[in-house]
Amino acid sequence: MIEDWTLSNPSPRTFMSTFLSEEFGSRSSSGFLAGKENEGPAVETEKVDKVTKEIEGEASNDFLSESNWSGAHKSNSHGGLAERISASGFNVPKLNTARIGQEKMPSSSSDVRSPYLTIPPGLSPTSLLESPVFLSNSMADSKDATNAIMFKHSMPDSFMASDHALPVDDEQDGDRDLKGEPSSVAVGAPAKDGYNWRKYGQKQVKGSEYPRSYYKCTHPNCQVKKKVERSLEGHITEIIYKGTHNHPMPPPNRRSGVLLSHPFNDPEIDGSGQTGSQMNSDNKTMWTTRNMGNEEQDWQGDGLETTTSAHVTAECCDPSATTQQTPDIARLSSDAIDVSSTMSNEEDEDDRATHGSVSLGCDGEGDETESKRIISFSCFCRSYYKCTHPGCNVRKHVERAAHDLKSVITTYEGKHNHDVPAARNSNHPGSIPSGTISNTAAPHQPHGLLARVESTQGGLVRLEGHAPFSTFGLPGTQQLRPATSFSFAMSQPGFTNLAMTVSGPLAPMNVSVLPSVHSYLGHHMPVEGLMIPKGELKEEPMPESESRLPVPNGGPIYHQMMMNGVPLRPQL
DNA sequence: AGCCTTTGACCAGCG
DNA sequence: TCGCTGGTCAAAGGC
Ligand SMILES: [Zn+2]
Repeated sequence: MIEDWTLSNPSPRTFMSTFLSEEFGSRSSSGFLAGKENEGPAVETEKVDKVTKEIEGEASNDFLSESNWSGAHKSNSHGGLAERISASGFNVPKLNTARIGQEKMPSSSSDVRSPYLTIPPGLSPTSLLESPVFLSNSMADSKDATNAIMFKHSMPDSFMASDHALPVDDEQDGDRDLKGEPSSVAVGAPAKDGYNWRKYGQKQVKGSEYPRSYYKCTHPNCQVKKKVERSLEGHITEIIYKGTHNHPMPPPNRRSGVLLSHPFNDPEIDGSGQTGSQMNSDNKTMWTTRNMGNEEQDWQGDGLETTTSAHVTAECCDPSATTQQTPDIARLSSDAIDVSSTMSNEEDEDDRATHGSVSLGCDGEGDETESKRIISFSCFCRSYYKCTHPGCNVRKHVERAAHDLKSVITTYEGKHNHDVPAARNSNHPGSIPSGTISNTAAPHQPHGLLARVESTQGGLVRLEGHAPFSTFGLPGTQQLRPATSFSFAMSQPGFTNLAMTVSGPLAPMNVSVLPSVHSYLGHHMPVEGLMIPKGELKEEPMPESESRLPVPNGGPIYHQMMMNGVPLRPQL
């Protein structure tokens, strides 16, 4: 949907890379959690079977720390995690991610599910494309596991790579990523979350479909551990972090395979880096799951690097409840918290402060039903746009990706009931079919859209009126990037396909998308075959089965992430 | 040589 | 005490 609001200058790279770039590991708190009530569009992901986050011990984690979460309140989600946490005394949060794609979501669930698909700010496109899993709000409520929808895609790293990308860590994953063999990657490869991990054990846990791998941080004197469950396909179904790193994220040295720039690179993003997890002063161990990446694939190409996205859904439970909860329950609980991004340790304080908004779905009561909620995390202001076409109620909002200032997440709500207006920009004459989102580098103006940008934070840009995204460039942001545009198509049930277009020096990519909707509907069939030649936009046919996506509020929502240096800030 | 993964064995907690 | 389960150890092997 180029529609009126085609955005300009989305740099392809940023697009994907940034999305996920804010890793949990290194950066904390950008996570987003979608709550039942989350008004904002919820992102749905597929592929992540489940993610569990357990935090045991004190709540002193950065992850939960005010700085990290503070942003959340302001952001999109109401009843942010922070609030809930504070309210419930979130000392020992336990988060579980719902499984994605394995089970159908109860359509009948009484919970109010957001029809929207939300992409966590912290998530980079990569995650989405690569095999990231998106959790849908809908998921949040269902107790059955598997609320989450997975979004699986495979793309060249370049696709996801970000401009500012730090050294790519391809050492471990990179190679295989380059080769484009996700499956191989998945198995046994520790996720790159910016930290170095050594696998010290693997065991098939009862009640778990997949073997659980045990990792320890290789840093001397660091006791952080994590447990990762991966599907055969290499998708991470569950990640549990224990402890907090007592050291900064290691430099991205190839050997370590750490990718600083993109914590998400690895499916197993370490939350540790995340400000979120911290060592408890009392030495209590704390398990924290930061992100779920689905795919462990890292993509590289053209010197671009991408990482898999990680999507985290967590279930927050009362600390006490947490410990008491049975494993099964934890897993099954569909309410999840999505922690999409975390700031890298290296990040400046500002970022942290601004990022993170987290809403916990759980009330901390320990009650399954109560505790589960998906939280949407949004730390930045949003710009809201409305289609100016008479009678058309389609809206969209754009917000910066928490992990990367350069990245923008655009969410579409509703479907245009009219043809695409003549492109104002000659650059893309009719090149973009309706139903697709174009993020081409060519400067587009949001035709017919009224843009309103507000920032809740000092120093943020506040704008109103028609304005192309390009106008929002942040200082220091790389708006002028290699002319790459990214096109991504996501088919939504009942909606036109969502497409992202990437143009530029990117290699053709094959994207398979499993909208969370699928899982929502009980369809887990991935949509594949999205080949996006460089700069070529394709629209993927929407599976018929998906056409039934319940859209309570009316229109479907398209979520688009763009990596274009838009300095948007979170807005409520 | 160093680091990591694999994998069977061992240990601890719990009912 | 026994059995089950989850977590960890450590030897072996690979890169
Ligand atoms: Zn560590």
